[in-house]
Amino acid sequence: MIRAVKGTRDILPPASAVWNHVESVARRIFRAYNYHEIRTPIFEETALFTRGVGEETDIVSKEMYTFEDRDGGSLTLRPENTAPVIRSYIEHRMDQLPGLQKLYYIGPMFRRERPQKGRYRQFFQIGAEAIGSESPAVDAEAIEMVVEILTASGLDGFGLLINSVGCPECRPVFIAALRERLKDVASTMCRDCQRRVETNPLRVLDCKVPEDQPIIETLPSILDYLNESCKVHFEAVKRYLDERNISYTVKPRLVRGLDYYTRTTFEIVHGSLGAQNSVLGGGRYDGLAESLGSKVRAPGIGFSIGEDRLVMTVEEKHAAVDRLSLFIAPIDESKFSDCALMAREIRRSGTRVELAAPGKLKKLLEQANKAGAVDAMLVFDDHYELKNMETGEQQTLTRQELVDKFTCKKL
RNA sequence: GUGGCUUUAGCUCAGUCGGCAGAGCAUCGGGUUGUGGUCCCGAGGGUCGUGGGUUCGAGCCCCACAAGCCACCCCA
Repeated sequence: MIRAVKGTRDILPPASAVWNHVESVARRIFRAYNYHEIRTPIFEETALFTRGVGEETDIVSKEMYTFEDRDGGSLTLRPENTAPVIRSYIEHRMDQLPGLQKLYYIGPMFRRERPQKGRYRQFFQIGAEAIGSESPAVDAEAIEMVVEILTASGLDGFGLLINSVGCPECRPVFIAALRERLKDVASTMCRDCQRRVETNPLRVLDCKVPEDQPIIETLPSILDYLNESCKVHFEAVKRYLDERNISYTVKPRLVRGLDYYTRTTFEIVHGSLGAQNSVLGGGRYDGLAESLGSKVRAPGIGFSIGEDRLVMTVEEKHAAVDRLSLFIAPIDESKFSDCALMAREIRRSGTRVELAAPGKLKKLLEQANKAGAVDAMLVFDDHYELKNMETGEQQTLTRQELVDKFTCKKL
């Protein structure tokens, strides 16, 4: 038996309807905020990610699906989509287009991690990037938009966390100060933290080991090390959010796993998700284009929603709303072609219709019942009857009456 | 990459002391003329995760592996 490979899964009905719901809500809101869809390839040159996401990150160093192409080149299934979007922006000289480029995408990403709740090797992201401005106003709008998307999808009880991670000018100063301080206390911390001091000192701030928390409290905060322009920028983002009545928590210890982030970073968490409680992550990446070798700057801010996790939390609320409206039951074989014509006419108006093969009345009603039909049209050799499957009520109608009844429904 | 738990019909799960593979639900068929859901009868569906080992005999005991779930790690 061949099965879906580890960490991948089939999305079957009725769950697929929830996915469609979430995606159509997102598209509607993207449109309202004047974002346009971009579709980039599923695989890219490996160098795009090693240079964009960062050689030392977990994603690049141990989670990528990288393979050799037949001509010897190295290709990688995209583990995230910000670097590809920026690649596309540069390649197509979108900096020459007027104004901000506001782009969104929906699609699968690939990371070879050990699967668990809310974590898959092929997972889906709904994301957006606003490229071409450093203005904190763009940050605020992006954050507002994502809150709108999550709320409209049916998510409630989530928390918005924000932070600023500074820029290439002030962050190294902070990291140096952090390292300095950690030299003294690291020996008293957990094994992972001792390792992080070398590999990625910022991650120490994110450690969840209870015994380490008192020490972490005493470590320096990035917010005290922001230079003047980063500080002004962060203050503006917070003020704009306040003015829009968007509540958030400043979490100075919020760090991100991708190297390209600068200044604003944010995350949305939800309690029902288990250990993988983050439903969205995002931030600003003013230097990403240059690190990909671009001569033109492309400062931007973006986010991506973990669609699998979002669907998981809203799944119960959206059960089977789109029922089968009409089940057409040809009881007399000679009326089948007439049934087919009626079915097509009604279907053209957008009504959900099932046309059964000719059969015995009892069998057909059983099928209609199992299909969850609202109404069943019984087609006899000389007349038509419409049966309400809930109440059992039945009335004789003409052909025209039936067609009218079901075609005006969804015009 | 590390750890814990789990794996028997499509689904949920029983299976005693090692002795013929089971139930409920679901599916399909029947209960005679044109009426579904409830009810009654019947049928199909299994390499007991895979591969070894112990034994006269293994779903059950032992070993290895795989997959699933959860947690670490990390992230969305």
